[in-house]
Amino acid sequence: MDYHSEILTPIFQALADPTRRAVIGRLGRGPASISDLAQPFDMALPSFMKHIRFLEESGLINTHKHGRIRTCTLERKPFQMVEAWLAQQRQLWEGRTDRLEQFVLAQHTKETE
Amino acid sequence: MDYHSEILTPIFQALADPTRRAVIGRLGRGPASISDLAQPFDMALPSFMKHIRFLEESGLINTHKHGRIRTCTLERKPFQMVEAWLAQQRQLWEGRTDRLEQFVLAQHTKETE
DNA sequence: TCAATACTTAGCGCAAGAGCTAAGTGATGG
DNA sequence: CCATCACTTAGCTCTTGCGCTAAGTATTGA
Repeated sequence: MDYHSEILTPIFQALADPTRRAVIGRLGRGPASISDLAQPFDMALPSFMKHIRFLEESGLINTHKHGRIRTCTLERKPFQMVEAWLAQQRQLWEGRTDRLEQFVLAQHTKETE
Repeated sequence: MDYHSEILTPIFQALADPTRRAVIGRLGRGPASISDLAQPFDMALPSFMKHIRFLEESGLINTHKHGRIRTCTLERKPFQMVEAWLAQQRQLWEGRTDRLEQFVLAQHTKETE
């Protein structure tokens, strides 16, 4: 379970920026080139490129270059890892409420004895 | 949809640290005091406190003080927001694969005509 | 072949993040 | 009522993140 932990850090870090989340949103509709992706943002290209590299290094996207154009694609596995972690947390919480319910039930039983 | 965007930044930022994720994991089992939470970590208390404050400011936890003890509790809404965002991304992706499938189907139909 | 295109590299500046120590505050317990 | 406990504040490092400009490289279209 915990071996996920390390890899989640760069993923959450990558998701913690609005520009990068917007890029992810765009890539959800299909692959795109750097300049296509950069176009909506009021930002110098090298600054934008840093976001792309961050996304790539965290594993959230893949890129490959054909000629002078670099195309970016979404990678789904990291999202599944985040979802798995969230599910695990939810399970913890729900496990607890189950125990709470049992506790409340037990109290109720005692009181009505 | 996009009004979530702003609030997601501090949430993902808060999740982007192993100490804070571990604290969240612990709080999944129920509320705890600062020193209980801090105990497993090899870190000075003030350093640990910064993580707690970060978690609180991002809305992931609530805290309240009774006497000299501050108790921390998990807050579920931020997790639901993250899950909603992930669901939205998945939907985008799946919408695309649907369109891809339709495209492939259309091609196939053409070819077999 | 040569200018334009699409990045890419190098390097700077400022703000935040993540850790520390030292010293302070305000409950509790004996 | 005084020591101890449980934080809390202040202030310091060092690193990383996020933006910029200027200049460089490698394709491509005319």
